[in-house]
Amino acid sequence: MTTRVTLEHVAARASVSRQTVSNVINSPDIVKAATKQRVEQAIAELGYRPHAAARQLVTRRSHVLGFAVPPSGGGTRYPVDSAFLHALTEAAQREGYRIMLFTAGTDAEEISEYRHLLDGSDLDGFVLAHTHHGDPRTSWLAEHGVPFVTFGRPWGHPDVSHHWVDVDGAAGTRAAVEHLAEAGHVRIAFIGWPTGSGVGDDRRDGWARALAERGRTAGEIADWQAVTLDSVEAAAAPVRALLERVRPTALVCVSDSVAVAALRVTAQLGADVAIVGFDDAPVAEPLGLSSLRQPLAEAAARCLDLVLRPRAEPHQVLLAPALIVRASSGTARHPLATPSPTHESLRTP
Amino acid sequence: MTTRVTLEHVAARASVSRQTVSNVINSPDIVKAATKQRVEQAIAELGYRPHAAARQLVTRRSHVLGFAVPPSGGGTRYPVDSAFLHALTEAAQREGYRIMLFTAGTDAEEISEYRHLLDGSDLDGFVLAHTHHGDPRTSWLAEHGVPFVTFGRPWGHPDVSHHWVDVDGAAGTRAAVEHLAEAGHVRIAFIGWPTGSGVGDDRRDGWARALAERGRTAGEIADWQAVTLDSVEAAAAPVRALLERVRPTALVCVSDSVAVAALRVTAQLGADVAIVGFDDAPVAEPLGLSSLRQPLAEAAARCLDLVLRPRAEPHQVLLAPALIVRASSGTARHPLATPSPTHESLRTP
DNA sequence: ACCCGGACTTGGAGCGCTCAAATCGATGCG
DNA sequence: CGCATCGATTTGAGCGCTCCAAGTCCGGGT
Repeated sequence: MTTRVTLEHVAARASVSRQTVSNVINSPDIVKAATKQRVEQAIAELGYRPHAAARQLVTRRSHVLGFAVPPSGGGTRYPVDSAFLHALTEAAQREGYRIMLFTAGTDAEEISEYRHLLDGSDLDGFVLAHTHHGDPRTSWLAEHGVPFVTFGRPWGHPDVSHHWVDVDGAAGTRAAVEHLAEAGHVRIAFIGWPTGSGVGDDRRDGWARALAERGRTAGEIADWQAVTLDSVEAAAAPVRALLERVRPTALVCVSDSVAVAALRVTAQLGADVAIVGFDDAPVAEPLGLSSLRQPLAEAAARCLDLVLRPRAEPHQVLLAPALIVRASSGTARHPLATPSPTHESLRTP
Repeated sequence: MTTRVTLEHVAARASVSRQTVSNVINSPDIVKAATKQRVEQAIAELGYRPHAAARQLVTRRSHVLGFAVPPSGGGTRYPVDSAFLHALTEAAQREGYRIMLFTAGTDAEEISEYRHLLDGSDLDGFVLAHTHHGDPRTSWLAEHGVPFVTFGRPWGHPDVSHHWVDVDGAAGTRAAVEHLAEAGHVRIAFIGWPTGSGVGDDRRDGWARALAERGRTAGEIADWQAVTLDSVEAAAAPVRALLERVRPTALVCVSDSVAVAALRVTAQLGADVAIVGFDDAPVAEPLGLSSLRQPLAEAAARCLDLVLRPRAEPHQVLLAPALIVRASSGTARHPLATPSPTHESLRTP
């Protein structure tokens, strides 16, 4: 076990004091250029690397951010989360930060973990992924002056003000409608989730407003939609009913699960209906399903920026998803009966 | 900003010395019961929590394990990885450890990150997820005496000996064959990846041996298979060719991507072929695809055990996947044309 | 020649904890 | 009764770093 290289060693080698070496690392601009270079050379020669714990002990900052992952039981939203987490890790690393993972079954447990992580490990902040109605976590963090940002809006609490980053669902469905309208579609229906979920309502609104702008009456808009739970099985019947009742030529779906159901039903009926899903789940590509892809890398970078750079005022960032056009809304319909194209085209609304 | 509660505060409150409090926490059995209780009460009253960095500074252990996530570009294996990571986080937390994430584009970069994390943050060990031929990471870690375990065998290096945990692909495909044979199938074909990938070869072997045990000749076994790259598009043609050449009544697929292609092709041809995939990707459930599910929670727990509890000899753990039977290999065939059943049956080989 | 101020550098103190060694009683035994 | 023994607890030192207050150096104004 070779002994650790410390500041002192570097200082001796460069014939300067401990503190000067520290300055070269932490505030390079206050050190004279010649000295700085000598120190840097010594650092390189000795392979010196500062010891995070020692620094943390005095500065109380760890350069680590916490991210809670849901317990392994749940979650159809895995794919989105995991891509976000990857992007977040990359963005953090680029800025000299790390992501530390933890889990909690309930909000209360999660808050208790915050305590531990804050007191025991001096975490510099948190990124929260699943905000929900009446979320006690954000208020706890705010009260305790802990920097944090949520990926997801504080639905139902427009007055709550903290940093958040989210993807603009309405802009996404609106882009879907525009894309379909360009292709000549008029009867563009929507399959959504039951009213009350922020994400679902937002996505519906985008579709509805886009239709209104195109001259559809309120009656038509109210008529051309249906709701379903978010699973392929549950969605089949509502989709079928909507198709028969409204006879749309195109369908915007609140999620890829619903879109997969729609794909299946239209294939069964032999109906020629264009379909667009949402989230660009891994299913979408192999099935040739057009879908709206969330810009997760950018979302992660913005989250990081908001949590690291303190701001007086709460900031909100809304990002537009990108429409990925595939066979399900292109010229070759019946995606289940034909191989999907090997290339995809990408549009940003 | 309220001042931090330290050992000293607790010590004063319990009228003992600093060190005694430390002993209560780290080696409770050497402290007299009465004293211990007094100290524990003081800890509770003050809400004391030890400061990890201070401890780390002297012990050189952080109670943190590193896990590398691939850069966000890649990865069809996301779903598996992410579920594993969740399970790993949970298992670690149960034992008082945390998982710290980092990324690296290349093996060399990853090794350089090991250096940083080891020198700067005293990580206690690493869990590696994507082992591959000639992997320089494992030898680097071994040479430097760093505890680690891989989730995945050191394919092609049977002599390499380190801790690893893996899922038994051969046992999985064998179980698939047994399941299909029970249902009366005899002509059970296999679609695999090109020879040379450890995982793919392993899965093929299980199928081949199970067929041999059932009296199939070497010639038949050689004949009843095809290879393809791992994507739904690429697999369509080979699947179709195999179906026409061999006319199997059942198909074991090396992955769910390939199985999805098979599902699509058989639906097009109207062929009645039972299909089993591998990995139980999110696609499988909505499509009613039977598949082999990896026991990721157990894999994570075993990885943790191996990396935390030092052992003289390298240990290897091989876990059997569970066969999830759905419509694609059940009585109701044509899964793309019918809703999948709402329940699934589970078998462990 | 002198002093002054800004740029740069230095040493001491201490973050909260654990390790090693020392201390303190209480006990056992010749 | 004295001394070694042992368990329980305390004390001193120091982990590697940054903060802070106190230097040192140098050039320019008078």
